[in-house]
Amino acid sequence: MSNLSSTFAALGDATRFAIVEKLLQEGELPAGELRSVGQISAPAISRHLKVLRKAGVVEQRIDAQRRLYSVRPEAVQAIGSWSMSYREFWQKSLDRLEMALNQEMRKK
Amino acid sequence: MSNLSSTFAALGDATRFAIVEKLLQEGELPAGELRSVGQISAPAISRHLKVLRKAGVVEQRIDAQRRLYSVRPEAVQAIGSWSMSYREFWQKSLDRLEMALNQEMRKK
DNA sequence: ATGTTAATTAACATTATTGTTAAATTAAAG
DNA sequence: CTTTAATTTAACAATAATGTTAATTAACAT
Repeated sequence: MSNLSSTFAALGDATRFAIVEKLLQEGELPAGELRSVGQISAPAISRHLKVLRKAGVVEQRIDAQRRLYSVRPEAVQAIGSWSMSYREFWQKSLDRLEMALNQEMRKK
Repeated sequence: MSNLSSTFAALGDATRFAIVEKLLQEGELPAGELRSVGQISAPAISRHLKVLRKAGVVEQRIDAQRRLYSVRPEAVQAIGSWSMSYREFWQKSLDRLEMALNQEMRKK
């Protein structure tokens, strides 16, 4: 599986996406803090973090008995780069769509 | 599940990601043409296309007995927008990383 | 009408994913 | 050295995802 597709797979679960959003907004957090993204057990969160880590979306830092997680900037950038590599396609398409809608407006 | 998370889930399967890449590169294609992304049966492709369509990643156009698929520009843009909304985070992080690496280089 | 082409839906088996509780690990604190 | 705290791993059940072949649908061509 392509590296990017694994990244998408990791973010394609609602709980994991919420974890990543929380980490992006609040920065590095211990595993325990992440339970607040939903009513979910600690082992479940732990495994979601493992999936995210394996996909290279988050990284772990150890501080005593806590495991601090943070988002790997490369992962978020890679997603942006992929989308941007097709920018010409979607920009043109959306521009055309907007023009067509404006035409409709003027008719009424 | 957030709309974006469903998009990621749709792209998180290697076959579906390959389908989307092919459609992005070659433009609108009939379902049959997409079998070439791997050795896979027609029904399997058909169901992957259904998942992609439900997630809003592709759209279908009917031409006689063929079903022509194409990527919805909004979907690719939405992914880019998400990444870009965190650009300050990853740009800064990566700049810091690069500087640290340059420092290391000079030491040697 | 009959056959051909393109694609989808149905039915089923297999494998993966997700969640839970209980047990184990790791490090700090008393 | 025993207890507490934070997290992970193990074991298991339930559900979802994926692929296959067979059957069905839809449109065209003869």
